[in-house]
Amino acid sequence: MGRPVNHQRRAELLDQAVEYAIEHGFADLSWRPVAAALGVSTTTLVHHFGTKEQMLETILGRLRERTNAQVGAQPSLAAAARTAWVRTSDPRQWAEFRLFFAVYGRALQEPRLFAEFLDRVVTDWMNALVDAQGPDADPASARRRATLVIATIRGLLLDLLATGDRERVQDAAEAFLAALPPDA
Amino acid sequence: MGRPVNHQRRAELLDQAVEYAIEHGFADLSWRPVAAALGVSTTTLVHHFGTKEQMLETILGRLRERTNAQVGAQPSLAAAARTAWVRTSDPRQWAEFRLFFAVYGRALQEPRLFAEFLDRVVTDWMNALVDAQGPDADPASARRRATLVIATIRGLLLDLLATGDRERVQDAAEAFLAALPPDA
DNA sequence: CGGTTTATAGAACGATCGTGCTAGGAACGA
DNA sequence: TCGTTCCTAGCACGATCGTTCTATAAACCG
Repeated sequence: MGRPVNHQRRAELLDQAVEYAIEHGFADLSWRPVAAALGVSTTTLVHHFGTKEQMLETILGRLRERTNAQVGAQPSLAAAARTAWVRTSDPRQWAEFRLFFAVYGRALQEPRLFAEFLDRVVTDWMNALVDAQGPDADPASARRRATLVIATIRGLLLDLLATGDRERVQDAAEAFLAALPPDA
Repeated sequence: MGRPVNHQRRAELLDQAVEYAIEHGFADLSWRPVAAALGVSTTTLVHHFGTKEQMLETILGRLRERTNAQVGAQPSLAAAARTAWVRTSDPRQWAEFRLFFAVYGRALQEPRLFAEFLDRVVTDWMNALVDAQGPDADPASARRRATLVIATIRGLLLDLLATGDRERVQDAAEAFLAALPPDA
């Protein structure tokens, strides 16, 4: 059993596992391929993470930390939207977006793990983006605005990542961003 | 080999397979569970569909027909958006939406089949929704509007289906629909 | 030094996967 | 009636999956 674990070694393996997930997605995230990519045996992974579901949960937690760090640093709702879109101009950063959207696909069939993750992440977004709209904004309408902006950007990004066709969404995305109140 | 097939029998099995996919998603869509649910043997499915990937492709084709029939019947862009949202008030219809969004998740890791499907479906949407905006509209801006409305609705629906929390998106969705030009 | 704890690895078990091989009936034209 | 074509089924193969059992080094502490 994988009871006693050194947390430092575990953190090392976790970082490498997250990188593997970003590159390969959740589809082939089984013990053996991950272990081979990390240069360890499956037993080592089991020892440090326990169950495959626990490893998934741990990876998702790490992913949430990353996302929160990026969203929380945005000074305004419009800035957050622009940042997300601009980041897609570098195809090397697509992998991380891709992994994130893969969670949405999984949440449709494994709610207890992936939908729970989304629940937390979207709540985090909401809080950060409502705060970014300033303390004088009406909370209800601020939430409504944030929800709509998130949904629109998410829809555009999803189309872009799923089809790989940037041309299709570029005009619409720029029109949407240009129409956003710059400081809201 | 599954070469010669009676197309009527094949169509029967296909309809049942599509229903199974709507209920269970693509995750457990392997020969044996489908065959068991349909009351036939795996050999029968192989005989009629050839390869598992070919069965998936056939199911996706059927799904595209369904979607086109619904979108193509919409008189306007705003009506299409409203129809999609209203349909989510009945949780029994969530399964079909769910299956559709599962395609987006799969497209991130299996482009040759699922992304190709999305490419066609979104193009179909675009044509139908640009037509629905009337012949006097500027084609470029009509495309831009359709892309944005599709993206926003898709983002809202995805949030709703992935988290199951209708309350979170309801206000934003209704605000968005109310702000849409009614006849555009 | 000896003993306990931790990290790592190899092997194997049962389950499920896609697929191929073999073969039994049913329908139907010659 | 015989032969061909089509539908259906059972079985087995190799591969991969998550997990468990067993064993070997290394580190740490008395």
